[in-house]
Amino acid sequence: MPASKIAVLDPIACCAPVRADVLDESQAELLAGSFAALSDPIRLRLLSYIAASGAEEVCACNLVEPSGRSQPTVSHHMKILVDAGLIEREKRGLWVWYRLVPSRLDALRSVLG
Amino acid sequence: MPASKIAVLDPIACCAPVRADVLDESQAELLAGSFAALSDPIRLRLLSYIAASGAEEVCACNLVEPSGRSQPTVSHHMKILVDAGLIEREKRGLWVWYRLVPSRLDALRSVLG
DNA sequence: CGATTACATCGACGATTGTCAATGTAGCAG
DNA sequence: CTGCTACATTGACAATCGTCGATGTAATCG
Repeated sequence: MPASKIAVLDPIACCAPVRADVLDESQAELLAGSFAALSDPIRLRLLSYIAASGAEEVCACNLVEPSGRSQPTVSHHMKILVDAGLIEREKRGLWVWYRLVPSRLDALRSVLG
Repeated sequence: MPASKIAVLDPIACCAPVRADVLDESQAELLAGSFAALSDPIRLRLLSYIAASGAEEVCACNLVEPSGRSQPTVSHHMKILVDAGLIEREKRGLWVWYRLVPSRLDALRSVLG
């Protein structure tokens, strides 16, 4: 919108172009990836299940049945959460244990404030 | 995992099934939708642009150029943000103005805590 | 060793997503 | 009315996503 137009169309004027500190592309890409990990209801419920468990660790074998999805599907979703850094994975013996990463969740939360 | 197996495999035991208050499906669906709106870098930058503008409203005409996307694409993304309740839309004359909805952002933030 | 268990990876499928050019629509100017 | 402007909608496309059955892998048991 050219400046001449702004003057003409006042007082319902638009468009003094906004000066701002906007997220740069790489920051936005990173954050969007984190939020994408939270953008599936199954993943939210898996996270919630761990958070609400009271324990600091939850065994993968306890995540399949309440999620109502197949074992490969749950494994897939957990990998997405781990790759996003929201959850840590540790294998002990035959079992795999998952823990929240509170610092990562805090970081996301602070972005929304 | 049957209980008999747990006993056998101790002390690296797994699987006392976790008791928890987990997000129910409809809550998870709703939240996932909100996070999905934040899962695209362009949308994060659009939001950030409004937040960082200093003004409480930003004209749509100021969002196209800095986003580096076409006008229809920006319109599409803004609609997604509005539908998610993160942004409010108001048309005045030829122009459309967007405002953040802080209460909605607060709600999302509180979910991560 | 072979059998079993817990989980990951692969391959395929339909569904959703981001994108833009083309077109539609509503409001303003003359 | 006619033309112009700001934005929305449509239609098409490639790309990504969620899902599951089948299969692979690593660790334990006997």
